[in-house]
Amino acid sequence: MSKEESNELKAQSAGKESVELTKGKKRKRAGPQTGWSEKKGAGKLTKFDTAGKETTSTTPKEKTRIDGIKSKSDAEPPIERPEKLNKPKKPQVAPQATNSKFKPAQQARPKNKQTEGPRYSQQAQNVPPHLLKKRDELLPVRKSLPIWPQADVIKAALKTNNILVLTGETGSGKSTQLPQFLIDEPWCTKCIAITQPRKVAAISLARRVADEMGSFMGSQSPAAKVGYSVRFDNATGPSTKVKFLTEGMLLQEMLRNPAMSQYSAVVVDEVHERSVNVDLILGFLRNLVTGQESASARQHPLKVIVMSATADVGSLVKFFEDSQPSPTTEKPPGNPIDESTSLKQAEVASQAVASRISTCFVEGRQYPVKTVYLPQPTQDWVESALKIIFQLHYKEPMPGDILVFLTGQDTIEGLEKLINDYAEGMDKDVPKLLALPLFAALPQHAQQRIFEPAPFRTRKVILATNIAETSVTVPGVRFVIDCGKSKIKQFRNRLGLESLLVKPISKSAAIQRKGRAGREAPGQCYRLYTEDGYNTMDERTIPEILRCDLSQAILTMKARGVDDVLNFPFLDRPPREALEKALLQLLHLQALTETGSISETGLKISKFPLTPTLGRVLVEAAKPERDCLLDVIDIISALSVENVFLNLVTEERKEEAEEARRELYRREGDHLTLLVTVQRYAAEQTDRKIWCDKHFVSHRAMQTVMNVRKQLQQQCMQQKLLSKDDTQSELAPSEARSQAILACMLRGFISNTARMMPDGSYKTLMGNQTVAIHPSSVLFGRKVEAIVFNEFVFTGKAWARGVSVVQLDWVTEVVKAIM
DNA sequence: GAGCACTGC
Repeated sequence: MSKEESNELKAQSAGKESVELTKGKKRKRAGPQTGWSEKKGAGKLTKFDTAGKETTSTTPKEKTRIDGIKSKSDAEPPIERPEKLNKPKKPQVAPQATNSKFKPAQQARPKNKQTEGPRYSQQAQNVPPHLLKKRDELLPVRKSLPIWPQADVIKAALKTNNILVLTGETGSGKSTQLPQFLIDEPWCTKCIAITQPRKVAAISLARRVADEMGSFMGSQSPAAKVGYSVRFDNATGPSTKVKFLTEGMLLQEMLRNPAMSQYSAVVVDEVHERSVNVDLILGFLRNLVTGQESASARQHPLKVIVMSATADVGSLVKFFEDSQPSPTTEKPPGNPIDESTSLKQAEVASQAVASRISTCFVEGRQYPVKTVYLPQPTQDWVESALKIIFQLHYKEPMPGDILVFLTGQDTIEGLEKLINDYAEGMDKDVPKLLALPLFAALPQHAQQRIFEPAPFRTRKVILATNIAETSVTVPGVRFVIDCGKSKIKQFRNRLGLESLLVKPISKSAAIQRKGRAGREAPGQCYRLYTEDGYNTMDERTIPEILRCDLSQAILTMKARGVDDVLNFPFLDRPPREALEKALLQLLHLQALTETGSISETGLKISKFPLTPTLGRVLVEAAKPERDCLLDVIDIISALSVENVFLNLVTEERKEEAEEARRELYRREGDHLTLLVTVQRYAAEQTDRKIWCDKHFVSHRAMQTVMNVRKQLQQQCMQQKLLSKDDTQSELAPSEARSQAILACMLRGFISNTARMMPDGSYKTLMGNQTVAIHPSSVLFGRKVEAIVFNEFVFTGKAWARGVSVVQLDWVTEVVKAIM
């Protein structure tokens, strides 16, 4: 085993997160061998550092070209911006800054400030020595990060401007260092929020920053300065100054506290991944900083830092700039706008003028990766991948694992089998090959295998979906094989149907995949397409907001007081048709009134971590005439996890499972079946794991179900839909109650209903689409009058999943009522 | 008698 390998292993076993998280890097850059990688979380940076030290000869000349802050206006660098344009300043020393650290430092900036230790060192009075020791050990690592020398420039920029767009390639250290740069700034009297697209990233970053600051984490101590907040896990305390949180969490907070008065700064990280949530957050923040929304009585204006790995700074800057007076056309005070507006608006305007935008670029660290294209395009990339795997295996010295990007479980399992077959015929003196599948549906313990060391003289071949593009970092990879395709979910407005299609990836995704080969050493990337093929790819992956059902996003906007959603500041504006479709759906759900404003019901729905349809079902179940809320919570909890029932492979096991689950199945359909399953699981007092094994139910899924259930019950109590006196029934529901439950489902899923045609097929009531009951349903093959279903998916054929029997006259009744 | 990329509240 090489030094690097053993370091990697040490890091893996020492780090608490065995899955290393990275940022998605979608970058517009077709240039020569560059890629991006970033170490995050405890263990990873250490590993990088160790590896770097021990392999300095092989490390490429540190690419530390760093562009400093660039002001939008060359003639007027941000640092020299006249103070008068800013909001009236509070005294330089913040109220709680009784500590000496605040005093002179902000005024006079010594030239070589970055060589000093962190200023918060004086604060560490009640901190145990081991934390301080760790902090001091980590300081040199921090100082070696490309972003470190930029600290003063960044601080100066944010002193003058309220918005900073920071593009940092991976490995620059931006996610960990930026909050530490800002924490002692005079304007930073409250907390700094840093958003992440994934939970694991939020948690591991928080751990890392706590270590670097010599602080406790979250709830460990009331003195903890660093914390995180993700669903089901809130680790923040009264002194938390740096808080990592998932995008969804920040969005929830934005609904509860629209002015964001608990924060001095919001850092939006990984913006290039462009989740729907990020798009909403950016829109809300833009409204907030430009004073279009209620201008709050803040001490200091909210600082917004947008961080991205992409090069398209331009669109981000333009996004924030558009609403602001441009620097060149700035009007002197007393201009017509100011005169005709109220005093408050004038204040807002002056704040807007001050909210100019700084930009900053920090280069990352990455080893070079050689790209090899196919000379001719191919249809059969499984075959091509197989050939290249064995070529590499014979030709390239060990160590060096191979990562193959494929589209899904089926192709992965197919290639896995082929590799194993061919590997059997290899010469005895050739090292062995170990094929390891990696996709999200794989059980956790099977996923863990990619982190385990390969046996002696064995090369790992990891066959992965795009889970390995951003969410999981596979150690030891020197070779990447990229099929150039991925499955993409697309929402079709006209049909209200989503489909999962195999499509070519974008250039930025291809670059991202390639970068996976250059994280630990120089690498190679084999693209199973031609160079022309690459050139015809889209530059960027289409943002999620342009290809998903918008009803939840729009309800969130309405709940935050955005009345005119058609004119919401979208980074990418969805087509009008998609917006209108979503508005109509919300109207059908009675989440909106006829005039388009949010209703009482809509407000309730928006507070639940559910789609509007499921939220509507929940609200319906709380009505006295329905009176089945606890049952419906159980069902919805089960619907919000992937698969409660294990997917069996062999015929034999399938039959075994059918038999074992028979006592759970209900003839009314999948919803009542799920209810019984949750009830039985919850009632199991001895060993739930054994119960799951016995019934071929996923224990992991059921644990999540129980978490969701608890959360929904709590939220229902907060919203007064449920009282403490309501008791959970442990008995399967009566006939009458079953009917009530299905009536509630129907209220939310009225557009997902179908009736049987004379030929035995099903057609939807709204849209007249043919659908078939999915084979995973307990109703598969049954012929009933009418059905209600949760999902309408197209995979070769239109399928209804999550299906229950309903009476046709109920359906027509509800349809009539809302149309 | 079919199949399901990936997040997240």
